[in-house]
Amino acid sequence: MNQELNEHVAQLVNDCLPGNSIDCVILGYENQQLKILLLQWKNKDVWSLPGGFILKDEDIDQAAHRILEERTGLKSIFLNQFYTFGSRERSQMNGVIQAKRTQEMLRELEIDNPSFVHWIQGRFITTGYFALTDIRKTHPQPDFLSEKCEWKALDDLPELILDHGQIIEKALEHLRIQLNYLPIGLSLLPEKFTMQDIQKLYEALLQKKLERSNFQRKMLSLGIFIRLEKQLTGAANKAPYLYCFDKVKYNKLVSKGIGFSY
Amino acid sequence: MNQELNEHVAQLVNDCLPGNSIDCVILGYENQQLKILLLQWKNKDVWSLPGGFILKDEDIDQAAHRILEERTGLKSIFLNQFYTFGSRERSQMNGVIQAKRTQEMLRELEIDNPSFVHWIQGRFITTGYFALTDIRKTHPQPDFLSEKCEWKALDDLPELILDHGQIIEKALEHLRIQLNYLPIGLSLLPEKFTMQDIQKLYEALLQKKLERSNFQRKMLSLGIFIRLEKQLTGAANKAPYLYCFDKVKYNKLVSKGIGFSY
DNA sequence: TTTTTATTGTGTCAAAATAGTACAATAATT
DNA sequence: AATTATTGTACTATTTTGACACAATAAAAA
Repeated sequence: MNQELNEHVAQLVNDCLPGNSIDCVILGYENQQLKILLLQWKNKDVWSLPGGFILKDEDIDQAAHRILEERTGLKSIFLNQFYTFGSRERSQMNGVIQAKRTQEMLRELEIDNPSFVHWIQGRFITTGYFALTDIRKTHPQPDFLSEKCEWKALDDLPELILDHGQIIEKALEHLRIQLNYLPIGLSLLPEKFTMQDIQKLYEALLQKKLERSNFQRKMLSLGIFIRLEKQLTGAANKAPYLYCFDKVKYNKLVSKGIGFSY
Repeated sequence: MNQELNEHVAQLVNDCLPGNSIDCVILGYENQQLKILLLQWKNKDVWSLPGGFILKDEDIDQAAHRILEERTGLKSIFLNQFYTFGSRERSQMNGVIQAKRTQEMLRELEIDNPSFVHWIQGRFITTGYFALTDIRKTHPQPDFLSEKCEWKALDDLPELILDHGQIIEKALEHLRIQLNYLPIGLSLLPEKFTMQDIQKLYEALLQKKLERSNFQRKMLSLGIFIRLEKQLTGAANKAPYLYCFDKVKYNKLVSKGIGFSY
């Protein structure tokens, strides 16, 4: 019996709201691919979103930040609440299988605190938060419950617990809608980037090709970029300019919104 | 001591999830005004959104529909989840006042079931749903807890409990954003309407004047309307055409979305 | 009957935005 | 010096938008 772990989970039952949880959909962008931050359970080939529980005297927004940091090491991330999942079946997706899997996990982790076992097997309503971040700036660390904490390509996801696949889908849906009235990119791109970089990002998010010269014109016309030096990559072609965001103008634009269509 | 009421609330504690609630923002449109459906507490000049609690084996979406019907008589309404409010202070807005008010209400309603009193005074996380509806088609009925169930003009709201004012604000924010990619109106307008009717609705939602002829051109170009007979109102001016929605084309457009800007 | 009134349907026209294409410039290779 | 791939920008045609004009018209007033 794992003493430390059993004490930890006993505390969860004591300090957290029963029946409510938080799950975070953290998206990043690397090698022209959208990726998502997932945790692998110890000794299991099963993955989940970084999630957790809400302390009894904690705002749910605070809880989301704390949970993300505790489980992945990421902090100071702008999290955006997008939906609350409260279907009766979400805790028992695919019938018995989920309950069985939970029991297996508890056994393997040697958790047998009875009040926790009862608590965790009850119904949970989870609130989803999402964030966009630059993968190169993050150094995800798995927590003590997890084997790994890794970026996984969105188009090649591993097996996920519960309804986490649907939660990811819903987050992406919200993100695509947001693209129409917010210029995103500041949080997903590195400090300096080319217009091709940002175009590839939009293409990945919208899942369609955009016309290069028109995209550039439209982007630059937002007036939120500062042109820097050229990027000499060593390729046999004209070198593109690097840009960075003009954060003052960027924030001004975000606060008033844009009517953008592709 | 009110026996019936005390039995009812005892059942709530027994059958519902602790700490979770639902609140509905039901918007309607009448006399060129946006209105919202509110309940007045018995013997109190205090109003609240129609809200309630989630049964232990009920999806939250189901719960929203059930609660709305139980508290206002409205059914078959398309409800849209928009946000979950989980700040620590929402149950104790303005400090002691809220707790005091709750106690007063319980006393006046002669509710003294101790487990309920404890339950209701705890922290609640509430999920907001909103809907648009045609006021003329509704016949709101107050439930046994309420004195009245009435449509109130949005720009002249009575005093509301808890953070219900903020919940309404957030719902309107979501609605205005939705206007950019969904054609609203099918649910808010009567069967037949003039272009002026729909323009006034948009003006109320967006809180700004729109140019008449350009608005009509843009609306009609969506191709989701069927032109009907003229509306002879008896006014000393040219009679406008009536329109109705072409529901097939309307649904087709909703599912693909529009990039609309005003 | 004629005139007046308010509002509608439609047209115009300039300005702005968009889509599609073209092409010279250019960093590195051959 | 020629070749290659990609960039920055220009050009044009088309569509969309904003602002306004105006005849048509249902009913009231004269």
